[in-house]
Amino acid sequence: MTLVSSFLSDGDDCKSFSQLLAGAMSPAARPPGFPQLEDRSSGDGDDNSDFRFKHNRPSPMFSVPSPGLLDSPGLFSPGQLLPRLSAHHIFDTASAFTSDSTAPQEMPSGAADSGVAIKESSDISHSDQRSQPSSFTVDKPNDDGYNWRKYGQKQVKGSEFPRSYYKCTHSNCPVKKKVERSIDGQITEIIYKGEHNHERPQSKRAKDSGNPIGNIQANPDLASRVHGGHLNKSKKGQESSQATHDHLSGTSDSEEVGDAETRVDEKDEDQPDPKRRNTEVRSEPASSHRTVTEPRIIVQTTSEVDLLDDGYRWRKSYYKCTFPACNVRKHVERASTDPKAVITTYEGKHNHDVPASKTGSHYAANNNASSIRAVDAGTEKINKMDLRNSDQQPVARLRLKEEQIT
DNA sequence: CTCATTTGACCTTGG
DNA sequence: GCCAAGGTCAAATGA
Repeated sequence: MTLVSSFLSDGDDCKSFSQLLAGAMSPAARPPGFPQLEDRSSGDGDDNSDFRFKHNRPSPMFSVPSPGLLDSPGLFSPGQLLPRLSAHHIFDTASAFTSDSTAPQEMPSGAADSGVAIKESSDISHSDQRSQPSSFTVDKPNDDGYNWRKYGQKQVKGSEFPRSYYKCTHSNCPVKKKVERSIDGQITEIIYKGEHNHERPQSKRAKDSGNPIGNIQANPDLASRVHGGHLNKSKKGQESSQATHDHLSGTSDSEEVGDAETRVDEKDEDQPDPKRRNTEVRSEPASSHRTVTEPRIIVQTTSEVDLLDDGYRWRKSYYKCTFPACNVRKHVERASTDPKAVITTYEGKHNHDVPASKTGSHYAANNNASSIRAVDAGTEKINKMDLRNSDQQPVARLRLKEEQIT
């Protein structure tokens, strides 16, 4: 919440995505191979401009990491509300790639280490056109710091845009990426796959040392917030877009993100492309229905640790008390600094008794915000409890540490 | 001439 | 095994 508010109140309507990312993702936090955002000036042949978006809105938008990020085995025992993505992780980056015309919207090629895909908002690009001439129509992947060679292009069923295939030109580097562009040249999706077995080309500018993913990850709430509240302006795919937003938006409450994420993923599972290979995960039914206003990052990796170890902490999910009229919510997130650390945040106060069926279980402890206890049951230990109750929004925080992860 | 891109054919994968 | 779709190859093309 604070994070969101800080962003929103920061008046950073002109803050570039790169900047945001840079700020959010420190080199140390970035997993090995995570490329940094760079200034387009040193484009490596990829679409430098494609990611250069500018947003007038004060809200940087990105949407976030799917629950999969935190979905490590045994990590979140409570409920298992989130669909497992196992090796695939989705980062719904909404318009995070929005932001500033001076900064290039760069690919988290770093994510490429494990595979990442990003979808960007065309409307964002449109808004950028004012300050950014049509340079983004170049049919190259965005500049993510690595050098790519295009080896194929194909019209993918279900997508209104052609998909281009690129390989990292570095010798023996197995990394590939797929890029989908709208007819006007705007990237609608980028999927990284594989891990670079080399350093990013030195020639690439290190201007922005941040990583999109890192930034995105660092601001999930913000991302979702914007995503849900301000991105419905694409020219096409409005219907599906709406569908997605219906899930993502809900309220202006940034905390909805967790829920949104979950539902997005569920949606994804509910409406998979029958022909799609299971090597990818998307947050939407089909590209043809998807609105380009929803940039996203799709991570394909064999190691969840890589994603988790990005220096940031991620909220796995958002839970809401199902009792009628009860507004209590809780959020479960994981501290990146310690993969075993889990932070559960309770919000609100139950206006009812513990359901009989739950009495006696660990849920019973959640009778109200002030009696949080063993929420996630299991082996975690309460490390710190910080109860804050204000008139407007009672908040209770419970920090759980040393959760057993197996 | 060199190198990157284009593009149709071929291969792989999964239902 | 067949078919459809995604992915890759490689000759053609262009800068």
